[in-house]
Parts: sequence; C-alpha cells; structure tokens
Amino acid sequence: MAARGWNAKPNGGRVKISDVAGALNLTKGTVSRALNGYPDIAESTRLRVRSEARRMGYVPLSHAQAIRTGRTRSLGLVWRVDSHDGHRAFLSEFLDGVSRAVSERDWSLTVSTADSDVSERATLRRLLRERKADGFILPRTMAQDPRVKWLRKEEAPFVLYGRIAGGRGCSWFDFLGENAMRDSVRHLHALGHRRIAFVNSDPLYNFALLRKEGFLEGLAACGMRPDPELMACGAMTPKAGDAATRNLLCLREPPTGIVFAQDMAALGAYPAAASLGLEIGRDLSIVGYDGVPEGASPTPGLSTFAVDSRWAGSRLAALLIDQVRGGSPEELRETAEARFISRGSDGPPSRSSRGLAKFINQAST
Amino acid sequence: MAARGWNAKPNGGRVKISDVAGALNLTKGTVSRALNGYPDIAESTRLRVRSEARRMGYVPLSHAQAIRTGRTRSLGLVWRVDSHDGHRAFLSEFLDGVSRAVSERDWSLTVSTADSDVSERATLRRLLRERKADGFILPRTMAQDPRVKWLRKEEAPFVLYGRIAGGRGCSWFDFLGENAMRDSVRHLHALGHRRIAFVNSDPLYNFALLRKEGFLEGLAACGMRPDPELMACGAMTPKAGDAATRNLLCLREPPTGIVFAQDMAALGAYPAAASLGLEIGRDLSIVGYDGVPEGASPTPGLSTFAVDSRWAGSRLAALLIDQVRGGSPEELRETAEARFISRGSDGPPSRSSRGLAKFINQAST
DNA sequence: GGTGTTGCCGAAACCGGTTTCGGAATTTAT
DNA sequence: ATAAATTCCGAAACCGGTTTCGGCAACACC
Repeated sequence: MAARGWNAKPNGGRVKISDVAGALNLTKGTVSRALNGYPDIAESTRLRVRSEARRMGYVPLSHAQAIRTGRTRSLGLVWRVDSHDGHRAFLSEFLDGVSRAVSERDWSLTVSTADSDVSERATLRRLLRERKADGFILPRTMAQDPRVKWLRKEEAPFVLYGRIAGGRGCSWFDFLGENAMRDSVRHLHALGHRRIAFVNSDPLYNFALLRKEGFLEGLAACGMRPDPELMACGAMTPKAGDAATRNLLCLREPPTGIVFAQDMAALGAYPAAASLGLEIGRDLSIVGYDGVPEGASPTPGLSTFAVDSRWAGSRLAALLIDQVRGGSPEELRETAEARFISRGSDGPPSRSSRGLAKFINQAST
Repeated sequence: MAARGWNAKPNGGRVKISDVAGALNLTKGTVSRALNGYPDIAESTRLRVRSEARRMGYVPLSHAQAIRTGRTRSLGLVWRVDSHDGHRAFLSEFLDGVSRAVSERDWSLTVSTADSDVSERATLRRLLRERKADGFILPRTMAQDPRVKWLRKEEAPFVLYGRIAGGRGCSWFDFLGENAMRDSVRHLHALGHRRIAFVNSDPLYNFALLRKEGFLEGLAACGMRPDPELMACGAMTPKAGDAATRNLLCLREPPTGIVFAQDMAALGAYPAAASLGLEIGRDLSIVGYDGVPEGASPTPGLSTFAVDSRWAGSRLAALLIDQVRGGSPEELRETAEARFISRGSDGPPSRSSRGLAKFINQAST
C-alpha cells in the first residue's frame, strides 16, 4: 500500500485505465486483462480491479478500445423514409425500444435515414467503413433482400425485423402476422361471415407472403375455399385500401368481411364504405393489422392486431448485440404474437348483407 | 518515384493513413498535417496528398482521430418519448433532416431516447462521458431549460430547437410561431370573425409564451381587445383540445373562431363541435399550427400553419456542426416561417353564429 | 560569404486502450 | 532437493491517427 495520492486529476476529469492501474500498483495492461476476463489473471486480483474501477467510476472509452479491437459497441439503424411508410408512426416507439436495450448494455445507437435502395446501400457502406456500427438492424425485410446478400459478403453482423425464406445464417425478430390473419378469418367466420376477403400489402415484403398463407390457412380451418376474386394485394395506404375495398364491394357477390394485412390500408375502407352507404361494423366488418394510432380515431374504431414496436426494437437490439459478441445467428431468432384490439369495426354480418349474399348465392346456384 | 507496389492490402482492406503516406514517400505525420490544413505544409504537397488520398479512397477512422482530438464527428440527439408527444409524428422527417445534413458532412448521428428529465440528464451525461457525441441537438426548448444550464457547465456544444429567453451563448433554430398566430388572427378577422379565441399549449415550453404574444399582437393589429375568457392553455392533445373547445363554446358569448397553438389540440375541436351540433368551417372556424398529417383526415381538413421538420433537423445539425468546429453560438441562430395550408376548417362566420354573437352582444349592452 | 530567417518535412512522442511475450515466483512432479 | 510445469503479472509493442519538436535546405540580408 504505497503511494497515496492518486486523487489528482490532471486530465479532463475523466478516469482512465492508467489511473485505476496506478491506484492499485498494477500496470494498465493487467487492469485491461482483468476487466476483460483474461484467464491469466488471479481471481483475487480481478476482484480488486473490478471494485476499484467501479469505485473510481472508470468506464473505458469505446473509441479508444475500437482502435485496437475494431469494435465500437455501437449498433447501426438505417431508416427508410420514402413515400408510403405506414411504419412512420412506429418509429418513435421502435427507437425507444432499441435505445433502451442498447443503453442498458452500455452500447450506443447510430441512426441514419435513406430514401432509396441506392442511398441505403451507400449509408450502410459508410457506417461500416468508418466502423460507426458493429452491426445493423434491418427493418422491413423483403422477400429478396439485397441488404442481406451484401452484408453477408461484408461479413457484417445484422438482424432482420421480419423473417426471410432460406435465411441461412440469419438472425431475426418477427411478429407472427400469419397467425393474426388466420385468427382474423376465424373471428369473422365465428361472427357469421361467409364471404371474407383479403387485402394484402406489397408482396415485395416477405411478411405479405406469410400473411397471405395465414389467411388461406384461416379459410381452410373454417372449411372455406379461397376465391381469387376476394383477394387483392399491393395496398399499403388508405388510398389504395379505399380502391381495393371499392372493387370488392362492387363484386356481384361482395364480401361481408375484409381482412387487411395493414391498418393503413384498412383505414381506406372507411371512405369506401361511406361512399356506398355502408356502415363499417354493421354492413361491412373489417379487421386490420399493425395497431397504428390512427385506427382509434374513426367511428367505429378499427379492430386490429396490434404489434408492440417497442418490444420489437428492444429484442432486435438484444439479439444483435448477442450476435456481435459472438453468438450464432441461427440461434438468435425470436417471434411474438400480435395482440388483438377490438374496437368495433368487426361484428356479425347485417341482415341486408347476409340476405344479399344469400340471395345471390341462391340465384347463381 | 521509388517503391512501386503499394497496392497490396495486408489489413482488412481499409486504406489507412500510412498507406497514403507510403504511396507518396511521406510520413503519416505529414499526410495528417496536409489533410488537416496545417500551415507548415507546402501547397503543392497538400495538393498531391489530397488527390492521392481521394484516389486511394482514404477516409480517416473517426474513432482513431477521437483518441487524440477528443472529438468523434458525431452529433447526439436525445428524443423524449413521454406521454403527450404530438411531436412523435414529426420524428421521421426530423430525423431525416438531421441525418442528411450530418451525412453530407461525413459526420454521424447518435440517437437515444428518454422518458423523463432524470433519464434525459443521465443519457446526456453518458453520451458525453463516452464521447459518443461532440454536441447535442435539444428538441422542445423549455422556458427554463435545465439541459441548457447543465450543458453550459459541462462546456458541451448544443443547439436548441426553439428560442429561449436570455439565451446568452445559445445557438438555435426555430420557426416563428408567433407570426403564425398573429396571421391566424388576422386571417380570421378578415373573414369576418369578431370573437376569436386562443387555445395555447403548456407554458412550460417557451414556444407557448411566444405564440401567446403573437396571438395578442394579432388582436391588436385588428383593433380587438383580448378577453381572458377566450384564452386557454395547457392543451397538447386532442382530448385536452376537446375540453378546451367545449368550454369556449359554452360561454355566454362563444367565439366564432379559435386559434390553436398546436394541431393535436385543434383536432379535439372536431368531436367537441360535433357534440354541440356545430359544423367546423361553417359554424366554427379553427386554425391550427404544426401541420401534423392527421390534420388532413377529418372533414373539413384542418387549416394550419405547417412546419417543415425536415428543414429544421437539417439546419439544426448544420448549426451544431459549425459550432463544434469553432463557430460562435450567438452567430449560429436561424429562424423560418411556418407555411399556411388551407384545408377548409376556416371560413366566414355563419349567420347563426354571427347572429347569436350579435344578439348576445346587444342583449348584454 | 557568413548569418539569420523562413519554409517544409521527418522523427518521435502521444492519445487510451488491447494484446503478445517473457520471465519471476510458486506449485507440482520426480 | 531439484527439475518441470504452472500461475500470474510487468514490459513493451501495437492500433491509427494527431501534434510537437527539431533540423535540413533554400532564401534573404548585410
């Protein structure tokens, strides 16, 4: 116990590793190895170092470590801001989830935006080259996702928000949208609906393919046969949802219930129904998916399967950090279920619509 | 021109400063000084270095620089995610603006969220201690902003989204909300309104104080006297806006026009008016501020002064970077005007409402 | 033609960590 | 008791940059 007097802070006030080393009469190399779990450090020493470091409030400078290790303890997120993003509403919560998970682990989050595939690629490249991120969270997984291919080639860790077919070596988090679609059909069927339509979103995204399967599975479970006339896709906005709904309602045998793959499209059903004099929840039942806040505004509110974006962000960050730390991607996969929120847009088919359907059915038999 | 053969890439493929130096038969110190504009480098050499660096695609590792310079070329943004954030809708655009400005300058953006003053402070502290950010963008400036005081003490650069009274040494960007309020009053007055109310948001925020002044200025410009009965505050949500509107409409002399300091509050006027059998845009005119997307949904759409969040983010980032680079905060201030969007919620006072007001006025004289 | 300047660059220290290597002290094996 | 193996830590190189310092050459000056 020599050398009292390590309290002086000649530098900017920050405690550095050499300060800790000095206070313990060790070298900074030893302190570093002790803190990083090297096996050639006596357990008693490791304990002394740990407690002294904590006591002095020592936290290593991540960029000082990075120069040797190449890792910044930072996650990258590139957010797409183009046109039809119904996801925009979730950004705040999603970011909050990521941020919390990241902060808890003493990591940080680097965010960038992009408005096209090209700029997204460029951004990823830049962040990777400058080591601003040790790994990436990729929102909006596509069926054929070029980002996956590229990041694999660069050997950069990443985690998908959404599953992907043939995702060898891929880590992901996803909500089981297909289950929600299946349950929507069941729900409507249980209410008495016998003609149930499906308005999907862009099959460019992998979740659209999955949700379609879920819808078909729901039909099958209820003993119903799919009708191509009752299936649309590509609707990701209220406007597109409006158009799709109009088309369906103008069929010779219109559906009494519609399952939407996305709330933003489902919101278009309101003006569509209104323009035809139909009341949502009575003459036409609809069920959405996502749980966007706007779904609570119209009357009746949009019944939907809500997704917990905060949880998604939190889990994605956790999975990615585990992966960067050496975890095997294929073991870092998680899914969760969307939660049904009943708000009134679903109900038993009205007599008129049932009657109409029945009448047409009989007539066409 | 000795030593051909600098093409080999022994390391991870990245071009480092020593590679550039080797290719030019210079030392890395010289290359560094050349690139960083030191005066003791011949202009001819500086040019050679610049072009060779560009040719080889050399980009310095910001964290390698940071270890000596203490600066990471990174901006920090702490986003508040609590309860009543009508700002949530703008996050996407705001972030996009910041991100673009930051990327253009080869900087990066570190984002974190916080749900209370305490956690916000803790987050700022952490980011600063780990040098994850060289400066901060502070959204939602408050009249008495504790962040300002603290960051001043820590001598950390920051820029405010919003002005502040007595902001000595502060840099900021802001929209002139007071002008919008003033113009709203003028606009309604020109349409024929003579009783114009004001629903402000929480005076905790500095913009609320400014907007109130703007409203009063508008009244004065139209030769009208402020009436305490017609002024409310604290409304930042549709629910609160609903309540405030109801109160106003139940007055003995209700207003025919209402100016709202925030769209999110103005949206509450729709259910309030509907419940009293009044039609917005005819029996009651309202003007909002912010330009939230939800304002386009109801009928009639909400007329409002829209703010360009992308521009705000972009300018804030630019100002902050200039400041970190040594610019004087007080010279780094910018303002812009909100843009009026007419969507139908404003119109001449209806005969009934005018008649009512007149009748009451006469009766009370 | 010596003597200051000045311009320009090399050499080396430095930033705050990590990682490799070697050796002293202790333990174990013989 | 000695040799061999093990445990544990110090010393020093290293990561990729920045910055200080000193000195060589070219120039100006008298």
